[in-house]
Amino acid sequence: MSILQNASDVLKCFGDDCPDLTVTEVVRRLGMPKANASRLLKAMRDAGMLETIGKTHRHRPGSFMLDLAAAFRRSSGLISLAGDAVAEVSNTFGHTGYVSLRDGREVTAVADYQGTNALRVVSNIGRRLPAHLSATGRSLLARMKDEEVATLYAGHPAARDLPARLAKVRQDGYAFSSQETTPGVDAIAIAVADPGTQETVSLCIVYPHTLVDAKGRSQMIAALAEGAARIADDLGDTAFAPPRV
Amino acid sequence: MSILQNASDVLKCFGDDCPDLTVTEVVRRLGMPKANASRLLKAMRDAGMLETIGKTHRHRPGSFMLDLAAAFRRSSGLISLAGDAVAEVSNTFGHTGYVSLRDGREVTAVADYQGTNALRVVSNIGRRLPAHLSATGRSLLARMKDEEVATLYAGHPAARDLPARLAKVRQDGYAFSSQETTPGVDAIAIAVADPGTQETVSLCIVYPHTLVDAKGRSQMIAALAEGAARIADDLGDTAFAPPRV
DNA sequence: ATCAAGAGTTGCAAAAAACGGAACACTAAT
DNA sequence: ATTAGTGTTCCGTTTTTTGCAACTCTTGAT
Repeated sequence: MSILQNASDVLKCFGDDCPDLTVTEVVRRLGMPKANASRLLKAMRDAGMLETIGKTHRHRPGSFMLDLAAAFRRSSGLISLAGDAVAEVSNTFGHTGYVSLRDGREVTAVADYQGTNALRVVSNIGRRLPAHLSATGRSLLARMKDEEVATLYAGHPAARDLPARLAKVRQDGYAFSSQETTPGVDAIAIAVADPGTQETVSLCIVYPHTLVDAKGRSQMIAALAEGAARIADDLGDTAFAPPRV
Repeated sequence: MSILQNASDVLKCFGDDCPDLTVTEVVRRLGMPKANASRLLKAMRDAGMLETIGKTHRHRPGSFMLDLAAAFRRSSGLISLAGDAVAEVSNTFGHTGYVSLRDGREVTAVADYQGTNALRVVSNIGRRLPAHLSATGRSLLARMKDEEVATLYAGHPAARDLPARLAKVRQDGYAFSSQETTPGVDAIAIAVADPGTQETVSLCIVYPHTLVDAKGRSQMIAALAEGAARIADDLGDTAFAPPRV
């Protein structure tokens, strides 16, 4: 087992709600010998991948890791385009918007745009959500073939309902969730792909359920769809299907 | 030389305006044998630290690296508080705001808040700036002892002017720059520290030069100072000195 | 003051890597 | 067909990494 894999595993610990790590925490989470964990963290510190918080034994990602997220966004033209489109919709309607991508059965936000309304959904970037339980996730799953989804969710309790839900997303041209992940919060999501790089991202708007009626929702779907359609057109995403009006 | 150090060096390449890397680019930048670079990138791919873009040979940071930036922010109470304060000022005045920290002679933004004005400075998160050439950087340097600054800038051309400039920042209680890094853009920055963790961050507002007169500037300084003072008070940052009114 | 428990660090020999060099594919352009 | 540019694979050698156990340091209870 390469030390890179171990270092990677340590970094991944930060992914799930874990703001900092100690030697023993690493031992518990990854089940490696204590001596090993100690030396691993030291090596990662020396390399700048980790830094200690103050003078304690708690570790967090090194500060240069901050730049990586930015580099990731820059590396993908699709993400930039999607970000611009979402920002526009977010500013028009005052609600918070996201750009997300799927990683296995989870989705992560790669960019967020805070709404301007007094009552708005506070963005929670970096939080991973189950793909099948969010509008964003379903919009992305709906872009996969049914067989691929079946393989991905083999043995998963959600495997039964999923095909029908995704079929609806494909038919509507957008994914919708009402108070599903968070009480009082609705979400609209539309996915676009870049045939050149095989990437797929989801454009998503989240808003307080009580603040938007059916008409407002249609307007936002239309605005989001327009942005997505422009991107699909630019990149040649022929599989993109705009919502029916 | 540990492979972690090499991996770290590869990741750091993404820091400076480099959105993706190939084997030969790594060879050129880090001067390592080609065979080595090839195996290093492969190992990093296997560990998930890198991923290829589409089916090309270009590499970018692995998608889970996105979570690290979020974890970093979560790990620091100071950054969260500073973010809230900057967001408030940003929303009030409509100008873009940042929270930044210093790393050697450079500063990086860890969080950004897009302004809402039609004419606003577009945030450029992840871009590293020379500390001595930005308001943000000088606000942070001003919190260091003069000897520390002298050590940090030993042999640097800026070492001569810096003490005087920092003295002014300390006296004013805020740092200011007018069209320094970017033509047409002014910036106001105030630094706060957490005595518990020894961290120091800078709260910064950037705005189009032509849009704000002396009065508006005073208002923003006051608003930023109020947010900073609240944080300093909460955390017991006794060295914090609010601007004179 | 003493002891015990928990956390973190350090020798040691065995095992598993990473290393540099050179040869080998593959592609694109001349 | 040739050349230049890129990326991968195969050697033996050198260097890390690993797991174990012993060791330090702090904390808190007796």
